[in-house]
Amino acid sequence: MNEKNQLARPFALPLPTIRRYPVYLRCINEMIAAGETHISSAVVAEKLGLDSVLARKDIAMAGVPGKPRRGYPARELQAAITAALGWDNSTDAVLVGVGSLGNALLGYRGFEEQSLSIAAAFDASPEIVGKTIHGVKVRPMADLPRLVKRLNIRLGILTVPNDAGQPCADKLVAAGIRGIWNFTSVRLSVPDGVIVQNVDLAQSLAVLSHAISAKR
Amino acid sequence: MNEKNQLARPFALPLPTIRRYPVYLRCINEMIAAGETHISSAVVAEKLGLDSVLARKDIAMAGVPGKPRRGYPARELQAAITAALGWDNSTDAVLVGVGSLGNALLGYRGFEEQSLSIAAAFDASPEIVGKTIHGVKVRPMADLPRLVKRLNIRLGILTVPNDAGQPCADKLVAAGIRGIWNFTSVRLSVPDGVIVQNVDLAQSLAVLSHAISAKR
DNA sequence: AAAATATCGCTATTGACATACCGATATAAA
DNA sequence: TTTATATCGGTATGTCAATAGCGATATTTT
Repeated sequence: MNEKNQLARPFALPLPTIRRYPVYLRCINEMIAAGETHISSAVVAEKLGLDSVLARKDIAMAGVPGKPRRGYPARELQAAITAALGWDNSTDAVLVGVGSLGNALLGYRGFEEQSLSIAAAFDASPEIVGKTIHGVKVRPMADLPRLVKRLNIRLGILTVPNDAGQPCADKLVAAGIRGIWNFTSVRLSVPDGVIVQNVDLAQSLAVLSHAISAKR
Repeated sequence: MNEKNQLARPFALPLPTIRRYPVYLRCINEMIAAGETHISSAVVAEKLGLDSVLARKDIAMAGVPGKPRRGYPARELQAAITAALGWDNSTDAVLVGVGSLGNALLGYRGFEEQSLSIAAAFDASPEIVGKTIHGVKVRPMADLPRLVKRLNIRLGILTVPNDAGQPCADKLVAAGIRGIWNFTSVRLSVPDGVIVQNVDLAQSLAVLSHAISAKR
């Protein structure tokens, strides 16, 4: 029908669309659980409080053809979005830095939904190394390169103090990591080909506290 | 998503600028600690790996006049950015949902830098209510309205399971909260005037896992 | 079978932010 | 004193995503 879409598919997904995909996916899962066989973009938009055109465009980018008056086939759409997110097969990750935040992430149920499992945890402190936190044994940093290579792990979760951020990132990169989920406040410098996704609580809080303090 | 409307009143600070302010602030603090009395936007940009023009524009928006060849007066700039973020006087917050994530946030040292202190914590589970976590006593949900009003608290931290997200948000709003730091995956619907800032781990992870799985 | 309607899919416009460019000015050097 | 230079401040351009509008099409209804 339309060869343009086919050709442009693999990397044509805008970043904001990818960010919204988990939200759509959750909604679609709920609708399937409720017995729906077809998903209308308008209904999804309504449920999520999004603009109907935006939802339609995002969903259309998944590549599944929809039918007017029926919507998109539910299962196929679910599979396509799951695949686009890379959540269709399990991803192993290592976690570096078992402080309060690292501890919480180790205990966080909910990553399974995204097919993410933390295969190993590392810490520099001898007091923590050797302990088992939420079923994961904490190993010394020296073991990191070997383990990452042996298990062919591509994702690293960085939950160390700020001053250890860059050095630990370097170690992860050297071990062959492809993506870093960065929970520190430092801006990491990594070589091309390594992807960093920042979760900076300070940045997020900044917007809130500015808005709250500005309006009074 | 539509917080632009709220902030358009006294200071028209762009949202991305506000998000970058904590990063600048950290850098400025370090430079002051190193003995600098004047801050050059070019130096800040260099240190942070940002575009020099971007840093200059962001810093200029703080409202402190700088001098050519010298830079911006360090202390004044520090004070201005701190004030713009609303971090100049202490903000009290309540935390709702003492699960693994809520637990971690209660124990997280580092909010003091942003003048945020968690004044009270609430949970629906009778098993948790009454316990003291990291020095904060966990109270029943029924106490929320009274306490929020009495302490005049404006910020709520939402770390409950997804299905409890909207109901708890409603309770916070009813109690008079002005801003919600939303760690759930649900998109909250709140009345105008209440600001929601989402920290959705699933969204963040989506970008990473998509990128990692796409390139191979 | 024909009309009505809901939904998809495409293109154009808008708007916000980042980037680039250029002039102004204060400090330092000659 | 004069010249050079680094830095600030404003204006203009480009880019990307959100929004709006319109035509196409399949399903339902009469």
